[in-house]
Amino acid sequence: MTSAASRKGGRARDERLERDIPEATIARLPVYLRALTALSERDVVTASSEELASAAGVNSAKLRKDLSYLGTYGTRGVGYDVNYLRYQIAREIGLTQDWSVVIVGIGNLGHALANYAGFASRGFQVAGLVDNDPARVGEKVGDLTISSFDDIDAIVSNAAVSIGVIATPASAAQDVCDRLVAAGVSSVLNFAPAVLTVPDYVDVRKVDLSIELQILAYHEQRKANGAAELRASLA
Amino acid sequence: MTSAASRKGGRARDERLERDIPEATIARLPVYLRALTALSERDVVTASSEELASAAGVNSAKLRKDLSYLGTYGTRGVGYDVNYLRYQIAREIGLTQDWSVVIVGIGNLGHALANYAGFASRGFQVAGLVDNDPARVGEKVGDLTISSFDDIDAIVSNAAVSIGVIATPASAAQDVCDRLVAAGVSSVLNFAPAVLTVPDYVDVRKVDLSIELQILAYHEQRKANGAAELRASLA
DNA sequence: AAGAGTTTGTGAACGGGAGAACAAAATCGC
DNA sequence: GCGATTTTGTTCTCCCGTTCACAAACTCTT
Ligand SMILES: NC(=O)c1ccc[n+]([C@@H]2O[C@H](COP(=O)([O-])OP(=O)(O)OC[C@H]3O[C@@H](n4cnc5c(N)ncnc54)[C@H](O)[C@@H]3O)[C@@H](O)[C@H]2O)c1
Ligand SMILES: NC(=O)c1ccc[n+]([C@@H]2O[C@H](COP(=O)([O-])OP(=O)(O)OC[C@H]3O[C@@H](n4cnc5c(N)ncnc54)[C@H](O)[C@@H]3O)[C@@H](O)[C@H]2O)c1
Repeated sequence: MTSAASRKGGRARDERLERDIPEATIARLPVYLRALTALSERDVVTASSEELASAAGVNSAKLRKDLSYLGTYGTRGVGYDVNYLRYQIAREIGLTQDWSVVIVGIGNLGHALANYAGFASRGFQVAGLVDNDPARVGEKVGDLTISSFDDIDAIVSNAAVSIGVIATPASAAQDVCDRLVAAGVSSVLNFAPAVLTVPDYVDVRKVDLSIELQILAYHEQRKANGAAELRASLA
Repeated sequence: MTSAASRKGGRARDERLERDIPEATIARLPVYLRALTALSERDVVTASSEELASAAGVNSAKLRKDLSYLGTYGTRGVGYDVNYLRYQIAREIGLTQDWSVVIVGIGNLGHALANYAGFASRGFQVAGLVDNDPARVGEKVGDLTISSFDDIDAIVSNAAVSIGVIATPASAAQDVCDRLVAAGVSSVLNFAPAVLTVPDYVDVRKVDLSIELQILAYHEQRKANGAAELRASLA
């Protein structure tokens, strides 16, 4: 009873759709993609798992195992064809199509995000900027104009937005999230320091500067304590 | 042979310094801290692991196990004293002292970070803003003035900066990182989409918007495929 | 054509973290 | 004072992810 044999439906499908790619692997694929793009720009044609792994900052065994979930795209004794692998990873992640995003909360951070060129270059189109401050509505940011929060349903359905970015204060985050979900968004990237509750089918990822700093602080403290202990033991 | 008995040195130390707190736990402590602060502001005196866990968005068993690494700060049948636990977590993370940070690269993102109030409120002091663009040096951002990149050594040593934030383009990130480390920084928070190489004693954490979006895109694609398959099987 | 040299793909061992479950410890009611 | 109730702290089991190690598969040289 292999997983291929027990596939539901019985519809013939020899494509590699028997996917159960581990979440940890998914999170690394974009890193590999970036490394491949850099190699491609330097006109490198093939790369070994060792070279790729070093460019991506991971162990080569891990990289090979990660890639093996996608298929057997390498050639033993040779390595991986840079452009071919790049295309396969992009396709797997879903970057062969464009994705529309809407940014909610155009304050300090929202402005930076709206001006960020790295969005479009990776296939993410900013389809709308939304803020509930009447003083902000109408303001131009780059090519876009800030819309009222009430326009969110129209923006989401017109542009087929599936990803919402929340850059409002934490106190507004859950409300904004609910409205986004009601409008049809099914993925949320949250910059506000708040825990969001969403229906099962909605994915949420958070970016939390404050948590990152606190983790660094913890390790700094440990290093400092270790150094202090060392000094004490030498005294 | 308990871990307490085998502690190195033999120096009596009944404080709970037998720490080997799992990294996954460390990453959640700031979330608990935030939940506790919110409860404290609502004058809640005690909270059960169930209540805390729900506020933090985790499983209560996981929360209890996490807290047990710090010590036995709860009371069976009652719960946790909010303020007491808050202090203990803050102490464990190292937030009872202030930390100085320097931000390098004051462009779109750097400006947002420099203006961010959430820094100081959690005990992180921005000790300096640095940019290598001569046109930017001297510009005021909030209370601070942008310094030249050459001043970095002075800033780091004068303010005892241990944490550096990199918000430059990816192409400059490794150079900037090297300079930060040379100046004495031992923790780095990197916003640039680049893999950084550092000595062992330096901690690096990265915040990568593009990766987060790509992970969301992958799941969006899967959801879309699943829906398509469902429609096909019904047809 | 065959042997030497490379490098992939994967089986297997290992380690760490998640969650269920429960005994221990505290409070409360009477 | 004691049983009922609540809730913690911890043990145990399971699962996921990492890493090692090596056979299989490919190229290159002679
Ligand atoms: N600025 C940073 O560098 C930074 C860093 C990390 C995290 N954050 C977090 O990102 C979020 C935004 O930070 P910021 O500095 O840009 O804050 P900000 O106050 O500058 O901007 C918030 C914006 O959200 C808008 N807003 C408020 N409620 C809204 C609602 N219900 N609907 C739509 N828009 C609404 C406000 O009008 C404002 O324009 C905060 O949660 C903050 O904690 C910011
Ligand atoms: N803007 C965003 O919302 C956003 C989001 C995610 C990631 N990022 C990443 O953050 C980084 C900064 O983005 P940005 O939009 O602020 O870019 P930016 O071009 O607006 O700012 C970069 C700044 O870094 C300075 N700089 C360049 N080289 C330097 C050096 N060697 N030393 C010191 N300063 C130097 C430049 O003078 C400029 O002021 C980029 O790597 C970008 O990919 C930005």
